[in-house]
Amino acid sequence: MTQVKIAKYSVIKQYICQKIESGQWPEHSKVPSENELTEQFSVSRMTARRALQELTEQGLLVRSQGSGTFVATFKSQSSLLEIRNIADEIHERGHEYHAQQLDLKSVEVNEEMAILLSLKAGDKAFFSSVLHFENDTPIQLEQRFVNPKLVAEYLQQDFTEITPHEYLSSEAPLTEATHEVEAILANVDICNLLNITESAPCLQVKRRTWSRQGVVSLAILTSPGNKYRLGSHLVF
Amino acid sequence: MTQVKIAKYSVIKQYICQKIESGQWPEHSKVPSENELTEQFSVSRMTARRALQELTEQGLLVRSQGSGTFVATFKSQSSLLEIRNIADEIHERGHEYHAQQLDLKSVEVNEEMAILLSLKAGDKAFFSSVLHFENDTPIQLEQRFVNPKLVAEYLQQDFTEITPHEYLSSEAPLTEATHEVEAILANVDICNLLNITESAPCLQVKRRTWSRQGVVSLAILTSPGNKYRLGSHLVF
DNA sequence: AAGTGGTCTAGACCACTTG
DNA sequence: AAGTGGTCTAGACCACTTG
Repeated sequence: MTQVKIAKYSVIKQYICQKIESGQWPEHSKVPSENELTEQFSVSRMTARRALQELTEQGLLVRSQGSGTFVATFKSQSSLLEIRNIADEIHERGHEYHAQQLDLKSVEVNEEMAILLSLKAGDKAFFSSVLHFENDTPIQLEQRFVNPKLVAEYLQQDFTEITPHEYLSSEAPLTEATHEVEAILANVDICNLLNITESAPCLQVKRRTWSRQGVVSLAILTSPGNKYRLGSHLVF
Repeated sequence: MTQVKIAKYSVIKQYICQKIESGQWPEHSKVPSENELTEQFSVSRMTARRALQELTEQGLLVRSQGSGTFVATFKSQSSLLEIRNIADEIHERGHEYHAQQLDLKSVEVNEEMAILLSLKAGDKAFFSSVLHFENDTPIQLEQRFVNPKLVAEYLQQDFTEITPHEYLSSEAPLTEATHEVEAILANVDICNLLNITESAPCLQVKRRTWSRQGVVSLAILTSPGNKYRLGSHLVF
């Protein structure tokens, strides 16, 4: 049996993630200092520091010279610059992911949708509706129209096992995407799904994706404004 | 005159950035190894390593154990989500632009703001509040905290004549920025300024900007959700 | 075999915040 | 004054890729 070597800083990161995830270390609570971790895990300060530093970069912790390191306020964040698999993002935050498949069918596209998907009005497209959960909290409703010419077996998938993004990436690799980001009030049905009141603002991303062969899908991603945000880091 | 201490790893980062930017080190070219930088800059390997590591996280470099560190391929990443001058955007839509300057003063920064601007709590920072109009409709409230060490004459400007972004671009050219995008409900004062009801969702962008010398400003941009959206076009 | 990056140690000095 | 995080050193052993 092969023994996989786990880096020490990684063990410490997992320890801290687990404490935060389980709620033992709530938001704003102080986490052990570099010196305390050094002693507790019998590592050098540089190693303890690396664990704290990486979690800070990931947004789980906030550090302040002289006063200490604290658990950050929890808000899910995803990037505007790359298209990530939401399940991966959630796992990276040290949280549980699961999905609920609300719908998966063939629909006739209206004129607008036809244009967006490069189809003719009245053509069939595939449609999926999936609700993504972070630790049992609904975090994003994904409604997606898919070009059936490029992804013929879309309806045969189980999107509680694999995310639509993951599946599409394997079938029709992403070459291009556009985003439109808006703040909206969602309708009653969506609010109920997301477990928010009707007056709660939502962040809505409309994303069109292309692969070499053409338009693959149009996704409408709706998230509660108080639980989700988008981020980007640009270097010029 | 106070001498600002520049960290050694930061000097090395700037050196590498400059080489890439100027085209002396093109895409895929090999950059100096940790050991070479160690010698060249008379630092320990850990310090040279930190410079390479951070640039790798920023996506400028790619590392491969055993073979070396290389200049990454630029996806259109910098041009994807570029930072535009709102006055230009509005003019390009064929509309009239004007601005109202609501506030322009020096403020004491609290702890959070101090961290974000690389200042000490209690230090002074400059603050501006400007309301941007598109054809007499308020389209964005810009509240901005500015590092006074880098932009000494900020308070002497007239932001109905030049946007803060335009002015800062000329004084401290942009090298880096981060964004956080959220859907929020704004407070009464902001709703009144934006001429919307209190239940109207707003798109809020928090943008931190850097120039070579460090953090330049933190801008909080709030726009009515029904009148403003963000877009991006990614090519992979 | 020589060079690369990945991890790690046991120290050090510093600036900063807190009691 | 004691504790915190920020930077830095001069070593070490390792896994990996290359000539």
